[in-house]
Amino acid sequence: MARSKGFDPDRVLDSAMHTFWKQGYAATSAQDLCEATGIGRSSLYGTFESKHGLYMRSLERYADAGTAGLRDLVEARGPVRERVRRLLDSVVEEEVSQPGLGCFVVNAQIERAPSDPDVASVVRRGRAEVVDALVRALRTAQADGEIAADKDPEALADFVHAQIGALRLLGRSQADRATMEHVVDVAVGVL
Amino acid sequence: MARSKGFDPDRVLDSAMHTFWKQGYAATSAQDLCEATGIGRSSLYGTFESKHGLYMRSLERYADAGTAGLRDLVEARGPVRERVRRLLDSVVEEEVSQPGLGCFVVNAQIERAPSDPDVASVVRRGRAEVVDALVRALRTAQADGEIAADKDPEALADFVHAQIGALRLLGRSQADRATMEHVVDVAVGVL
DNA sequence: CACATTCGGGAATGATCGTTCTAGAATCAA
DNA sequence: TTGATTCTAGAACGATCATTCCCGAATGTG
Repeated sequence: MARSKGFDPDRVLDSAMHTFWKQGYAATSAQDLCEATGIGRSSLYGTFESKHGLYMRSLERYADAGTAGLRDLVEARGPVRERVRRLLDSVVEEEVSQPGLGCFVVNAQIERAPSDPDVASVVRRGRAEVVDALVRALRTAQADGEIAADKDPEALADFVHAQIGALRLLGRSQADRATMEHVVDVAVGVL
Repeated sequence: MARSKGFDPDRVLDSAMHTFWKQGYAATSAQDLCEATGIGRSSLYGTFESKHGLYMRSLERYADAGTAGLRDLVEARGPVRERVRRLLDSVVEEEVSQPGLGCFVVNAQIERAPSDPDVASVVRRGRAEVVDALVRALRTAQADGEIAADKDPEALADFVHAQIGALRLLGRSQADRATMEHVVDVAVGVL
């Protein structure tokens, strides 16, 4: 009945995501997006409603995949202490392997959350999912006597989640791997 | 010999700083700066070389004052554990009293450090000053037997500094005070 | 093949960007 | 007051912004 698209929307979304991730929202122009994705303005605006729409789609895509990955690590088997270490190690590994990128959600949180309710909502949701998974894991571990009974699982969960943010921040400014490992080592020590 | 300026450059710098701090670099226009500072384009470009120049002056001013404040808290008298708590508490207090602002340096770190060597340099310098002060304080405390001998002062310093970043991140997205206090409580517990 | 429909490159839109220019008002020393 | 100098408001600059439009090319259906 009609012509089919000459590009894969998922690939386009991936390219756009990396561009927004690296440069931020305001510093990325429609021109940049066309060059990164390889499609024209018409296709871009025809498929995604606007620059902001494309940004939100990219951000949600990234956040969904990211939180799912973190939750999997939190909900894995084994001592919770080891799971948290693997969680934080995985963040360090990602930052080291992609220097200067940081985390798209953290970047969006800084740049746009205060002025963009849609972004703030994605950030809040992602945070809640990870923290909730951590709280559940820590509660279970506490019931099993694996961590001290006098500790507050919610406080620990907030703390561990905050470490992820701290590592993302360090990664964005290309801090040494040693610095990030220091943070992980000390943080894991509290459990 | 000539006319004198009709405005106070320091006040202008303060107004510009707050605008950049809140909105970021790319999202702040020369128009915004003129409105915030109350001076015209000519005066702005005549006094500061460019938008980027004004941004750097603002950032350096903020960073100098901020790191000096943090260093003072670290180098105060009393048990190092209490000093660190006051340090982190002061960050929480600032974030709560200025919701959604976060830290200008952290914001700049995310938005511009990867693509702006000048900004990266300011960020690096600020980090080094605070971490160095922490290392010195922790080493002294360790020599006095105040903290365990098997701990690594540099690791602890990196960790404490990372907590500041984490709190700034939480502040930028207007996290609950309770969340930030959780982070502080758990973090201080490791010393 | 022929038609209906969608796609997409690139020109065009008005707005806004950072920056410079212009012209006159204001301020100093003499 | 004079004259040299520096100030500043606002117009003007070319560039670029996000977005829309045009229209020929491409494609699936009958």
